[in-house]
Amino acid sequence: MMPELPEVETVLRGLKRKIGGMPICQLDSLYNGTVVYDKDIVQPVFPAVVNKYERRGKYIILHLASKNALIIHLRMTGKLIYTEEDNEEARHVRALLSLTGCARVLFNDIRTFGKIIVAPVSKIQNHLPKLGPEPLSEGFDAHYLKQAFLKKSAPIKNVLLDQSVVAGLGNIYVCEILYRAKVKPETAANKLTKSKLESIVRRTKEVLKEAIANNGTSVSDYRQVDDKTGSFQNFLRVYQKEKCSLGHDIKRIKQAGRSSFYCPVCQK
DNA sequence: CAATGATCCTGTCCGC
DNA sequence: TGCGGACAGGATCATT
Repeated sequence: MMPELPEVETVLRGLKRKIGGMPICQLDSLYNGTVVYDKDIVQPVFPAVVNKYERRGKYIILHLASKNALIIHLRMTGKLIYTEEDNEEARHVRALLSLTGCARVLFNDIRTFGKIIVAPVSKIQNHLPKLGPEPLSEGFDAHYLKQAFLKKSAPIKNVLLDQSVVAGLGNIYVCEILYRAKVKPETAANKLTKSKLESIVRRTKEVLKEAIANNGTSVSDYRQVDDKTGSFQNFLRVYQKEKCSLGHDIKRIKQAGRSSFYCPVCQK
């Protein structure tokens, strides 16, 4: 399924390992709209080495030595695949980053929602939406959630998917977090007790760390930079499951247009 | 400001 | 076998 924080983090680490300090020589757009240029880009953009590899929420930000940055969002089906072969499957390649020799990074994206924005480093913020804290940072704690949820009467499931509340969570991990925290996804965010908030914080960090350690979750499209799947799908407890670990039937409901999986017995 | 719904897009799967 | 429709869903924009 779609890349969320652990998948984006895995891709970022893969890019860092494969590209490292190798110059990026060219960026080609093969699909109208995939590559977007800020009007103030610093010329020349390429060739340029990457001098900082950064992730913010689900965004990958490559800071180039040319004082520009590549802001990449994979959305649902985007993949960044490193290759040195000439005959890679090219059907859904929407953009191409050329490195040295035959080395390239293919931006493969079936549903074409992904984007690569080229903008001056000084204007990165103009191209990012309002993003909440990083869930793995110290600032993401029960105290933060308490105040962030004050006026949020929407279901906790929907609120945790809101990137301006916390950056990087998507449908799969929110389902898993709420299951581990034993919180029913329909509960109004501002009705949660302090102890439930603490549990959500602890489980969020736990699930994300485990998923990163397993190179992310490959339910369908997601792949690492070397085109291999992640392995956290083997550890999912409720997402697309029939039974929870205690043998209860998992219930599937629609919230904000997305499927929520939860255990009506374990999650209150 | 909060919340909801439509939109974008294509591959896959299901029912008839 | 084939076709239409539902579904997958992150982020953005419009609407209430």
